[in-house]
Amino acid sequence: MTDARPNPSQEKSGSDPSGDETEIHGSRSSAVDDLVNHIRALISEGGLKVGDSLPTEKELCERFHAGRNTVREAMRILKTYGVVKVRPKVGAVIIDERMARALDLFAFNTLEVSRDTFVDIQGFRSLLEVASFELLFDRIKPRDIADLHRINKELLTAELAIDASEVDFRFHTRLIEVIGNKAILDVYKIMKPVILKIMIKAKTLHTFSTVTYSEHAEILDTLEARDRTAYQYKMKTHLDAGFKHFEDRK
Amino acid sequence: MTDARPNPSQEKSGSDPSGDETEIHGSRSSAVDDLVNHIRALISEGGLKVGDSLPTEKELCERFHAGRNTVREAMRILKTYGVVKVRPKVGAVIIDERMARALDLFAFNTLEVSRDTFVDIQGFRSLLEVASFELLFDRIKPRDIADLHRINKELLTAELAIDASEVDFRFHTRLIEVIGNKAILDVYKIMKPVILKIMIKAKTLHTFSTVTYSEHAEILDTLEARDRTAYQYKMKTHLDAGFKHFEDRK
DNA sequence: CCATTCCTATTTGTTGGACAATTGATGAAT
DNA sequence: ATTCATCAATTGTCCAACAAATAGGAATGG
Repeated sequence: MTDARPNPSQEKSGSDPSGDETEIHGSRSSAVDDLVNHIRALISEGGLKVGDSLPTEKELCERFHAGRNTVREAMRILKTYGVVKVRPKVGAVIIDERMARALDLFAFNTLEVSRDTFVDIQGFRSLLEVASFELLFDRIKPRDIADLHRINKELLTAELAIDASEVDFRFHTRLIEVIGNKAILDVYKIMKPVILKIMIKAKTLHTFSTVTYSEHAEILDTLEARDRTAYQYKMKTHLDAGFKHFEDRK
Repeated sequence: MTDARPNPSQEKSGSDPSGDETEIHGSRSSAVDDLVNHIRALISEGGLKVGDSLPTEKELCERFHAGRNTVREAMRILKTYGVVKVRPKVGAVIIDERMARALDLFAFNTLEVSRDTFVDIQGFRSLLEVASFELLFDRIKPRDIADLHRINKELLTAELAIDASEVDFRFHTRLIEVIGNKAILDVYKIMKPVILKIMIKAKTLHTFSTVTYSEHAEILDTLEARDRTAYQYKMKTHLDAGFKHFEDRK
């Protein structure tokens, strides 16, 4: 509104100066980022669920005093996040494919995962799988251990290293599952592509069916025996072993 | 190529009909998606590494016969993926922030958090701040402790509960920073909105400047004294205390 | 009355152009 | 030589136009 535009050019919307949006990243507020926050607020405050539609581009332009390209860039972000799906004429409908999109990120082969990322991820794993031993021993049930044994056996029948790495990851995921914390599990799943790369880089098919298999078995033994100290040692060694190939190469 | 443009208006690039791009998602090829693939190819075939620069928008327009807005939407996707960082005048530089971006995806549903999520997040915090004590004691420096003291003192001068909660969060974030793991720090930052809600719900301004302040101070004492057992106890108690209001209300 | 086909209006997709904002680089003044 | 102002290049935002896709209604035929 207030269409009185002194300069017929384009009055920088300026968006409300009261724009104290949460500023998720460090980056200073841009019109597009503001718009993303506004639309997010629109979704959450409007109680919109998966399947519901968003206003059209034009309506968003008017409501937030933004140009259509700005709206489109904001929608492009939401599309990339897997939060909305846009089709011509029908508009933008809310979806939830964030997890799939998160995994896509690393299938994005353009970039080799940087060494720093490897180090950080492996450190994170160490924290989640070694330092969480208290929670683990509190909650683990015989059924969990049986599952883990079953998964571990699949390592012996895998025919490709990539399949074996999937099994390896499933083993560790199943272990994380025992903790019973969805946030932790989600974060672990997000790291999957990087973890798989670490595994593939460090192991051959033969390694999976021998070293990895027996290390897993030993870890399960420590769990069955309720030996916390041994568990921490075995798990830490197991993770570090898979990682040393990256430490070497300066 | 084939610059013979019959209609001077805007000949839809049409992109080469031989466009067997990889089609990352199911969606049919659009000009923007094609462009993303082209830029990806540019990066991988050009052997571009983190820190290298991409061509300017105008050059990309000319090279791929696309409009600038199309180029911008493609770059917006790459930015959202955390593959490039764009600054005015300097252009697009290749980065690798994919992990942070992948974790960002989950900041989207933190607006409407269920009780289960609260519990999970708090459990996650406990793991990150209590169970990580080994890493913490390995790496903490006097300078870190001094910073933490300084931040903690700000609790005494905060004039609103919301300000105090920001300081409180900053205290804990600074602690996580000591671990020196970017992935962990990113996860912690993502949980910020939820953690702030927990804090606000559990404490008043007065509580911040008394109980919280002194608990923080005691935690710092255990760090200075290198007393791991005491640290774990104090920190666990501190976190649990702030959270028990949520446990009660069924 | 119902089904099919066609048309139209609406909405998204793409392009080009204009101006503002930012910032690195250059040159002038002290 | 240093500092400051200016310049120029680049990104950020907006606008207007047209193309493409399509939902929904109108027209047509049975």
